[in-house]
Amino acid sequence: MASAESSAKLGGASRSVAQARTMRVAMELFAEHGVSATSYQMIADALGVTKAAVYHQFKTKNELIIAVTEMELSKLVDAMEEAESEQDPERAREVLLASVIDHAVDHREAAATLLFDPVIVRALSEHEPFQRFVERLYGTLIGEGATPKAQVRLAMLAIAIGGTVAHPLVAGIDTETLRTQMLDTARKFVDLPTDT
Amino acid sequence: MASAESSAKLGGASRSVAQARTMRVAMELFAEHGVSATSYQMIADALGVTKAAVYHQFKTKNELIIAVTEMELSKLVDAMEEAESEQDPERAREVLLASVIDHAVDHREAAATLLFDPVIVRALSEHEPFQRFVERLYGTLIGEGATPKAQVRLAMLAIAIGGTVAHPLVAGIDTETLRTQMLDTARKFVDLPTDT
DNA sequence: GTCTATAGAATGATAGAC
DNA sequence: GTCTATCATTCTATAGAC
Repeated sequence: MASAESSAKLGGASRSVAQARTMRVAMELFAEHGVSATSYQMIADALGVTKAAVYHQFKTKNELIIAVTEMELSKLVDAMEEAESEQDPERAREVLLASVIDHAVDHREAAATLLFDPVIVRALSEHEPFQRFVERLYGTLIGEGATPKAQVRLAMLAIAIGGTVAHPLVAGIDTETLRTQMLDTARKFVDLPTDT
Repeated sequence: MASAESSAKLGGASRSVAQARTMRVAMELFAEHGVSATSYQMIADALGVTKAAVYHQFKTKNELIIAVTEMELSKLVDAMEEAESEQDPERAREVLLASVIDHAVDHREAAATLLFDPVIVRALSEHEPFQRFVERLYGTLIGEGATPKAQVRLAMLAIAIGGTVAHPLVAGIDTETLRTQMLDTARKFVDLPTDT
């Protein structure tokens, strides 16, 4: 299975059904309240079990946070590898950009949490497999010239994709319109031709 | 004083010196750890006083959060009014955009917290004066045509400005370069001429 | 894998002295 | 404006039974 392989590459262990369900519910609560405002009790309540049952699946909160982050990042692993196999760097950027936007739009709630929650941001910068993955991702999107100008553009792009999908202004906009408009606007950032 | 007037327009009360110091310290901790991960104890420790002293200044945590948010938003009030007094809407967008980016770059830590922290986001959407202000701000930036396309663009712009300044990728980039590059890239969003 | 029960620390918040 | 002291509640985490 692709996602199992992907997980392995981020250092993730294989998960039981109960664990997977816990991770999904935890991610929803993280997105709504923020990571540190989400307690084991809240997760247990949402699952309909007791705190102790959740602790049986993830021994510490940090372990749970790593698992959830890894689950979300692994959704991009396949897209990354597909892009990296392209010969033309510009084509690689194009493929990856479209995938990243697809994922962001399809998981509107999760995207902003992954990018902005202080706890997740810390985990991302301290957990080595995550660091390497994010570097690969940015490397493909930014291409060769890592000038300050390109870096600022990439930062704006990453943030704009992840944050926009959760923004109140677009809450009423349907998925397809959002996807199309974001892709078009985002292409400007990476110097790809646009429709406008 | 301009900032006192501005505060008043957002519904803010006048603050004592001790209160102002508490708000500044609180904002720093909010930015580092997130709002809900920041306790009165942490704020008291950073100030070198006891919890009770902080409670004397702000009776509840919610009151403190509102005060801090109001303090940050009020920094944009003058810029908003200056922009609104412009005859030409395009010129108004131009002036406001430059001010917003200036403020974001000058308060790198605060910007992302204001836009993304779940607790602040909730406060922003539930506290009426904040709602009205944000609507005015977006209204000036978006101009007349509030089409889905324009809305997506505006959301991406708002997010990109607020989030970029705090992004790890630009941590090593000096303020002036960041300001210049962001402004240039951001102008594309609002259909203003760019240098590129 | 789930439960009850509990330990120990930290939380938001208050009362009253100085 | 700051302090000590305290309250009820919640938190992360563990032990042991089913």
